[in-house]
Amino acid sequence: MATDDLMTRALETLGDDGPLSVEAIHRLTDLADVPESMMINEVADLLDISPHTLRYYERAGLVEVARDSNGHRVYDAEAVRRLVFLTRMRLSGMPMRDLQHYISLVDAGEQTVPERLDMLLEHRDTIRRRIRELTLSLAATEYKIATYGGSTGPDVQDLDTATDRTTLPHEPLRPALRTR
Amino acid sequence: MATDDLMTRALETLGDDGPLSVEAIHRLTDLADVPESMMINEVADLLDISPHTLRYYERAGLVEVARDSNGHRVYDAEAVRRLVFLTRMRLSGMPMRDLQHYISLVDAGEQTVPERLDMLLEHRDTIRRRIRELTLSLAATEYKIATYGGSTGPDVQDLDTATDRTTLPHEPLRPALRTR
DNA sequence: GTTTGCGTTCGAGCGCGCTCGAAGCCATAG
DNA sequence: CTATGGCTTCGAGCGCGCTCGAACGCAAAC
Repeated sequence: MATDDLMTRALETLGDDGPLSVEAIHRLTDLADVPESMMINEVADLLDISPHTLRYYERAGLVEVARDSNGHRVYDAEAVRRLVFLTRMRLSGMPMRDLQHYISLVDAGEQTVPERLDMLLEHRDTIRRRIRELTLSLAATEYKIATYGGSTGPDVQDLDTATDRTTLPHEPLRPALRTR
Repeated sequence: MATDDLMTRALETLGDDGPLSVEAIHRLTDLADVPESMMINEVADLLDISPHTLRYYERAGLVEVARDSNGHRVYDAEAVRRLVFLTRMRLSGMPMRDLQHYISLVDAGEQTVPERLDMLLEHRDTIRRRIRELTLSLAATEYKIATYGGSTGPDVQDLDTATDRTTLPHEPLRPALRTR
């Protein structure tokens, strides 16, 4: 099953840290057990977004949702799968307008696949760029934590302002652990 | 020199890809050559933000900037270093209000160091979480690109909507290269 | 039959982080 | 002596992505 491969890769990539990855992998992999149809609150719980946002996405033209006899929304499996995709793209920073364009391509048929692929490739590069930025910021932040936590010197100002050059000379060397 | 260590770590972490990391490392390491004083456009160029934004940060209380005889802003080395820090924190997603709080702590003196440290630790965790999210989204996007680009099957719907289940059965297997 | 509760539509409002425009000052260039 | 250009202050506006409130409908519980 393909999702197994993906989950494996994701787990390898991420390590075993934290509840968020578990939750996210859940969302990545649990597409198999999407029910026939769901009501708005179930979908909201599944995707961890508000019913308001789901209605907003529908208004924005990202997904069509049927109604039951009471006028209540009934999300079929296709709609849910699309929303999983949309939610993931939103989470990774793709703007609403791009999503709208992408969906319009999807609805336009197979001949738009090349353009969709282009969008995905571009988005992939955007994510990579963002990860690199964040990795850099993480390194800088960890460095600053390390200097704050223990052996500091004149180098501290390299990563901070001058007035922030706190040396804490009498505190014991406190390495940067404390995962919160 | 401590920045050398940092640069080394950053380079190791990131690999050699792309102009952005070079540019960013430049900003990480080039704190040594900060001039005595700079005018607003020089600082804006250095940090790759607009003069508007620099004035905005000053209005927000994040940094104090002196004026010359013409009333023009003169950024001393300390202000520039602080702005480097602030810009990096903004880039990694720290909200303005947190930055304002952090700066108020800095200005309050050394006894606020523990709280500053707490903020940094929390921010570090936020960055890590975000990186994990993005890594997951990246894997999903790459998987989708792979299925779009070549051998597809019923599994495609695992990562997409049902109407988007484009199989392209007659196209040659086109692996996901094209780095754009 | 009324109340409770959860859904509906629609448009307005909000929080964030800029971004811009107007009006004015000053200095150097032509 | 103008004119040009770049800075200043101030407040207003904007783009994004929600988020909310008002007014209403239906249905099961009491």
